[in-house]
Amino acid sequence: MTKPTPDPRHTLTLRDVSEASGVSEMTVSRVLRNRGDVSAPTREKVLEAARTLGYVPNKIAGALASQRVNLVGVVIPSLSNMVFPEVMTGISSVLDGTGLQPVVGVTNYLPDREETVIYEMLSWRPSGMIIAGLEHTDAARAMLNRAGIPIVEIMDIDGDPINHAVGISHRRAGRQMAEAIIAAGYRKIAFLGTQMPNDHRARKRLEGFEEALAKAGLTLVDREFYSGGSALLKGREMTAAILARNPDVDFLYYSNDMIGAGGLLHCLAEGLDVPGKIGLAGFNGVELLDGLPRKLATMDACRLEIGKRAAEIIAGKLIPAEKLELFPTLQPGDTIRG
Amino acid sequence: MTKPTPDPRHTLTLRDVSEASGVSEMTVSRVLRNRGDVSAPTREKVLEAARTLGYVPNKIAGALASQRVNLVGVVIPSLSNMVFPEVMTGISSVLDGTGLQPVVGVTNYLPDREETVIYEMLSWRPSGMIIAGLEHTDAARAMLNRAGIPIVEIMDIDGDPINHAVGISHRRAGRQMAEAIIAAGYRKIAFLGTQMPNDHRARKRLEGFEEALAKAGLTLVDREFYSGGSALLKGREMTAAILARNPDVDFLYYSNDMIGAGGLLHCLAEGLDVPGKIGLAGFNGVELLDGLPRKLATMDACRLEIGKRAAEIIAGKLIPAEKLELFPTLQPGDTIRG
DNA sequence: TCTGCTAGTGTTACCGCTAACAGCCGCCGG
DNA sequence: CCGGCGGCTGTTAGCGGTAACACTAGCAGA
Repeated sequence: MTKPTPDPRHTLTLRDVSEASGVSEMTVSRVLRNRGDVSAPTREKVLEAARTLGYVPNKIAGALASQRVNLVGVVIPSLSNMVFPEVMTGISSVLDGTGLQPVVGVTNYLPDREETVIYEMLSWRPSGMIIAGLEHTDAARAMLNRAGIPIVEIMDIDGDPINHAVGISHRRAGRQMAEAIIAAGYRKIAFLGTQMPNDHRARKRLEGFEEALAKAGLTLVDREFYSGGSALLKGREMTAAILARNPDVDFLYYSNDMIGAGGLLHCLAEGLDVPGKIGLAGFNGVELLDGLPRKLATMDACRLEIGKRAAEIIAGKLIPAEKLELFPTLQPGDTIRG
Repeated sequence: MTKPTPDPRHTLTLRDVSEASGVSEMTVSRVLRNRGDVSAPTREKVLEAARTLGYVPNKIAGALASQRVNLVGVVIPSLSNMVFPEVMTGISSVLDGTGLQPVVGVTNYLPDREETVIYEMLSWRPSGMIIAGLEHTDAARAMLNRAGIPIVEIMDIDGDPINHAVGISHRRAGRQMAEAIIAAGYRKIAFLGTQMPNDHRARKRLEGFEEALAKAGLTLVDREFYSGGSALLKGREMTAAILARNPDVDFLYYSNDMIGAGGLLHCLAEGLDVPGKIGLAGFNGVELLDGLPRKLATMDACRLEIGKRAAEIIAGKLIPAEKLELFPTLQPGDTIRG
């Protein structure tokens, strides 16, 4: 069967089911939606007819008529990140019981693309939108404002939400990590991260980090950025580069766990004394770390719970506060001396 | 701003733009869709009005009227797999130029859930569907058959497609890997994989693998399965378990790269002679492998190209053959002796 | 001058479904 | 015996757009 179905009949509509079962379209509609009173025998007849015909309702028409759409737009920067899939899991787990369905859009960290994705989604008149981050184009903010649906911005709460925000303070997260590092006695600290001007959360973490360093009279002794390629590999390479330039550096702070893991592998391969002579830390708390020879220090980003809470707000299960702050826990692992 | 927009006006429609710009709704529609002849001044007026009002078209109404929907349903088992995001990248890269938009649905490897997801998607009358795998419930197959749209089943071609299939032969992939392993002189071979009865592709690989072993008069000396948890960690644990049970095993074939990477880390930590005394191989060709201390042997699953070809078929850019087979390349890495 | 054509615009009739309301029937209490 | 009510079903009028066609003016060619 190579052709797109040599279908004899036209596409099925309520009318077809109605004729096949001998009742009005309205009654069929009621049966299929489980709404209103329909007698048991009629219900059976209709379901039988729908089943044998293989009728699939047309939600487009349904949505237009009822002015109700069971879709929730979810706008995220990337899928290859391991962090957003987990947010999605949280969202789905809550939405599953509600009849609402998530629809994902990916922006690749591009503001213009985000604007387009939001526009496209809004044009389907979803019941709500969940969007990563608080930074959007003016046009996007305007559209979201006008949409008249609940908007939940997730992951970050350092800024002004359009509607509601659920997330952690990345600035605070960076600060906390810096404080822990300083408390452990490290002094020559370097930063390794992504070259992404639009990854505002990574940026805010670094800002918070440097802020705390400054308060202790320290500054970063070096920094290194990358973009593209295997994060694990880049982590190794960047670490090698930093260590070559600064043999006396005693701590490496990575903007995410993946490059941190690469760095850790490099240090172990070089036989460096971790965490004695050199400490390392990442960010996110990804599951992958559990499998490494040594546990990288990290900070859990509350991804699952962020997804759940956001979905609960959309589903009306949560009293919506403007900002819902979650608090990540620092996991010292084996790469900060205790 | 905590309330879902205390909007003064009702939701905007074409009529609003039409009144604001002094032309008919039809002309506004033409301008906004860039269809038909509209004079430059009129076009300007309309665009200006739409922009200042902040009008977002209602695709639901548009789709109903035009009987055209620019959506392509993509049904995949999981997002946390690293393999499907790459397929998505391929799909998006092709669809981006066409006005078509992918909508993702996730099944978690559950056939019933897949059926539901397909039903939901079809009820939005998409222009095409891309679905991972060839195994579906009868009801799902029936619905897809009736839908009258192009259906592309991806990843796998060992079976009967509904419409079109784009993918690799996992059975052949398993066979090839076995042949390479045997050719390299390994004889005591064990398998480590996921406990997922519905991961048909992993199953087929194993079948092909054992088939080739049998042809050489060999059988698996041991096997180990897992489910859930950090794949990397599970890989370590399972590898430790197998090696404890069978100290003389000389090759470990993993059903995916992630557990393979865990196994590799374990072997290296134990100081085993890889690939001299023991060889390892995974499957997928994930980017992560580039960052490991040693390169795991693997087989690229052509994910990006599968996504592209599938999207091309949907977009009508590719003459649709029933089966489009792609051929993965074996990447021996450093874990099979050469 | 008239016809024919084209560019630009408006009119009409839906698309497939559902909200809202209008029947109809049988049964109850007064 | 009647009004009223609840259970069930049908009818009507859209939802907000677009296809298809109708119309108008302006201009070229006969």
